[in-house]
Amino acid sequence: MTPRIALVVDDDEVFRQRLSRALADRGWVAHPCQDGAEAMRLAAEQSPDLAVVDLRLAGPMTGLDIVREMRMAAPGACILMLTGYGSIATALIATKLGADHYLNKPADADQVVAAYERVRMGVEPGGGESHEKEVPSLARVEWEHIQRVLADCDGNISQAAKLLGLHRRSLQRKLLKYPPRT
Amino acid sequence: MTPRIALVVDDDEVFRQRLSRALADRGWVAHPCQDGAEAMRLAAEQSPDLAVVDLRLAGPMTGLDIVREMRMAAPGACILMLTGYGSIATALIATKLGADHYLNKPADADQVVAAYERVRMGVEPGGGESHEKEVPSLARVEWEHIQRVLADCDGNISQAAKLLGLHRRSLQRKLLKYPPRT
DNA sequence: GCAGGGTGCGGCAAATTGTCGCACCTCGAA
DNA sequence: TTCGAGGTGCGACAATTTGCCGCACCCTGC
Repeated sequence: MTPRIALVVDDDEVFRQRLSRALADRGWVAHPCQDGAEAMRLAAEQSPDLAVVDLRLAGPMTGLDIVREMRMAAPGACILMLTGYGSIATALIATKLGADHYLNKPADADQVVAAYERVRMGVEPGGGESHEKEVPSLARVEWEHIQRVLADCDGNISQAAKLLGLHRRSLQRKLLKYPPRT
Repeated sequence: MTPRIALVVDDDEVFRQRLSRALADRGWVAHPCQDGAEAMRLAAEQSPDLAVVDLRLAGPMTGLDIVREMRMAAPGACILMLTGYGSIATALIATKLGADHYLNKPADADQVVAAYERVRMGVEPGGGESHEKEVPSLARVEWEHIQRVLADCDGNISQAAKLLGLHRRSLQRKLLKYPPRT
């Protein structure tokens, strides 16, 4: 079959390239896009099957803007929204604007592809998981939040500590301690 | 004006009564419902303006089932989905089935009313506010998670502490300390 | 009446934080 | 090239916060 086409819209150079390459490794034709304009142009040209859009983008268009227009430009595409912090409000808005699904930022290609497959299959993600039995431990929740914020600050520990409301030294120590942990 | 009518669907007796009373205090006519059947019956009879539905319900119908049918039975109602743990996947499914908004379980009447107002005002997709600047502090994330788990354990401190992975005494102390905080 | 669970709380040693300070590094502006 | 403004590790120490008993109740069901 002809390879499927994907658009990766993210202003983070590293992430964009990494995800694009990972998709390529999985047989996709991946087009990295840096901003809204480029994304819309490619969307019109390529008729992609999938579009991965970061919510927070530098430039005139936000991820939500792109989702909205992408829905027009490439009606058949599966649009995946992507951002940090499990912001439910954002996810809701995104889907109302036409995104098919939503992923948290530290998302790898497998998750993206999995989400794509699910959307294509028309499977409501986790339909049966109504019995949420697992309760993440406090430590786990803390760790994940730290990771998100840290990623959001591009690894800037000082800034992250400030945002998290704890001392830089403490953040350093937490980072030294947890990494090996599960 | 005539009071607005609300349906509170939750199998947790305590929560259901509490929220119903709180809504009543705010001038609503609140009907507590224990299960799907009762909810659907009341929905047909009362034409509620608002329905607050817990996702996890005992009985044959899940919250998602109720949302779906409620949308039919009371097309004009504002449907708020409600559950513990900010499960984005669940929230997305709920909105696809017709829920207007989603709230995390330890939700008080003010939040419910606020959500109702917002939905009625059509505040949602209003493009502009892409903000996403706020980063919840570590303490806040911790606190919210504790509240969710605790609610999930029906206030059982010992059990909650075990699930959270910390000592019962520590949980007690945290609870004694934070409450006043916002 | 008693065993089993749960809840407060006192106390203490052990672990974690909050703070300072200091020695680099790196990157723009001067 | 030199400076100065941030950033990053890390050592040291006091201030807090945990982890961990123990004990005194309370309910609840057998």
